[in-house]
Amino acid sequence: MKTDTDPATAPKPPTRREKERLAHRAAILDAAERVFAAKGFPGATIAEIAREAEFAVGSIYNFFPGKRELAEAVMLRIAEDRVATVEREILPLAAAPGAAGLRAFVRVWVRHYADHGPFLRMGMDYQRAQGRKEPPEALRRLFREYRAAAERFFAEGLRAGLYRALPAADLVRTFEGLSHEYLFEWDRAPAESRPSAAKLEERLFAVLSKLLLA
Amino acid sequence: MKTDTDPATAPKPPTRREKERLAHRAAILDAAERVFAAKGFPGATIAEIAREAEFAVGSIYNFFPGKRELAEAVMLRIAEDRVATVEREILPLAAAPGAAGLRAFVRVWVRHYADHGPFLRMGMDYQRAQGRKEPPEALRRLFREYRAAAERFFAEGLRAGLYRALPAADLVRTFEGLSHEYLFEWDRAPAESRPSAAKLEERLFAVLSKLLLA
DNA sequence: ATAAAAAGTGAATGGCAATTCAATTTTTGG
DNA sequence: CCAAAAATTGAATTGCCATTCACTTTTTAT
Repeated sequence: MKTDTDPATAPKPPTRREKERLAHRAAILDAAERVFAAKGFPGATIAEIAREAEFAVGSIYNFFPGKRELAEAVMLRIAEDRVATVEREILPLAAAPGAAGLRAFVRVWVRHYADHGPFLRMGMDYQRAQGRKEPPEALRRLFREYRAAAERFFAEGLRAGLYRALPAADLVRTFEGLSHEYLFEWDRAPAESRPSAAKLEERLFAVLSKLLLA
Repeated sequence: MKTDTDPATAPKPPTRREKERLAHRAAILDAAERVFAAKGFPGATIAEIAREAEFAVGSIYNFFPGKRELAEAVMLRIAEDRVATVEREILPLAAAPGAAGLRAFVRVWVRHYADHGPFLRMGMDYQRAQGRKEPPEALRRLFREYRAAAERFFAEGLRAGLYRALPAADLVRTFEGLSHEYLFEWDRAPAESRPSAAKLEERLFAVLSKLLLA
C-alpha cells in the first residue's frame, strides 16, 4: 500500500462545501434537540423538526437515515460534550484540597442539565419506541467512559482522604442519584417557583458535602 | 335529605354482575401492565393488550375511554398500592429502635420495583406521547401522599435521633435518589448477572445506613 | 461555459394502529 | 319464556406521520 499520497488517509483539508454540510447538520441537530425536548420522541415529527431547522422534510434524510438515528445523533453529541467536560474540567481537580473538586462536579452537572435537561428527560425512551434495539455502540462507549471518569475522580479523592470510606462505585452512585433527584425536581417545578441554577447548585452541594465528605 | 334508604348512598351490595365487571377490568389492567412494561407506551398496541387479556379490541373501550386513560389506570393502581403499603408497613416503624424502619423501607421499595419496575421505567412518558397534559389529579394526589408519608417517616426518625441532622426533605431525596439509582441499575442489568432481590436490598441498605444513620 | 454531481425540495405513498359502531351474544327482571 | 339492557365482538374507518422519489436548484470540475 502506498501511504504517501493515499487520499483516504490524507490529513484533512475541510473544503467550504464540507464545512457547510457540517453546519447544516449541526443546525438540524439543534432543531431536533429542541423539538424532541418539547414533544418527546414519539410526539416529535420530522415535519416539525424540518420546519424548525428551515429545511425541507426530504433534506433531513440527506443527513440522517431516519428519526431514530437523528435522536441518537443528538444524544451522541450531548454525551460527547459531557465526557469531554468531565475529563477536561473535573478530573484534574479530583484530589484538589477541600471540596473544590466536588463543587466543580456539581457545577458541571447543573450546567449540563440546564442546557440539556428536557432532552435528557426524554432519555433513552426513544429505544422502546419500536424495536427494542440496543443503543448504538458509540453511545454505550461514551456512557462507559463517563462512568469510568467519575469513578476515577472519586477514587483519587478517596486516596487523598477527602471522602467518607465507601467504595468509589458507591460514591458515584450517591452523587448521581442525588443529582438526578434534585435536577428532576428542579425542572419539573413550574418556572415561576424554580430557583436559579446557582441556588440549586448551592443546595445540592450542601447535601452532597454532608453526605460524602470525610 | 332522607339518609335511611337513599339508594344513592346505600351501603353497597355488589352484585355478581358488578363483581364480574371489576374482575374483567382488573384482568385488562394486568394485561396492560405487562404489555406496557414490555413495549413502552408508544410501542404497546390496544390490539396486543386485548389479545393478552383475551378480550376483543372493542371491549377494552367499554372499560377505558382510550389508551392514555388505560395507562393512567395502571399507574393509579400501582400508586395506590405503594401509598397503602408505606402507610401500613413503614410509617409505624418510623421511630423503631436501630435501623429497623429504614430496612423495612428499603425492603418495600425493592419489592415494589421487582413487581412493577419495568412498567415504572416506562414511567410518566405516556404523558409526552401526545398532548402534554398533566397527569390526572388522582395520580398527583397519590404522589403527594406518598411524599408526605415518607417525610413524616424521616421526621419522626430524626426526632428519635436516628438520622444524621439534615432536613427531613433532604433525607427523603437521598433515600429516593439512591434507591432509584440502584434499582435502575439493577433492572437494566442482563438477567444472568443480576443479583437477587435480597442481595440488592442488602447492598442498598448498607450504603443508605452509612450515609443516613446518625 | 457546460455537463455531471451534490443538495435541496415537498407532494404523494404506505403502513400502522387508535377508535368507532353495527351486529351478535349474554344477562337481567318480570 | 320474553323483551330490554348490558357486554362483547372485530371489521371498517380514520388520521397520522415516517419515508420515498421525481424534480429543481446549486455547486463543482473540466
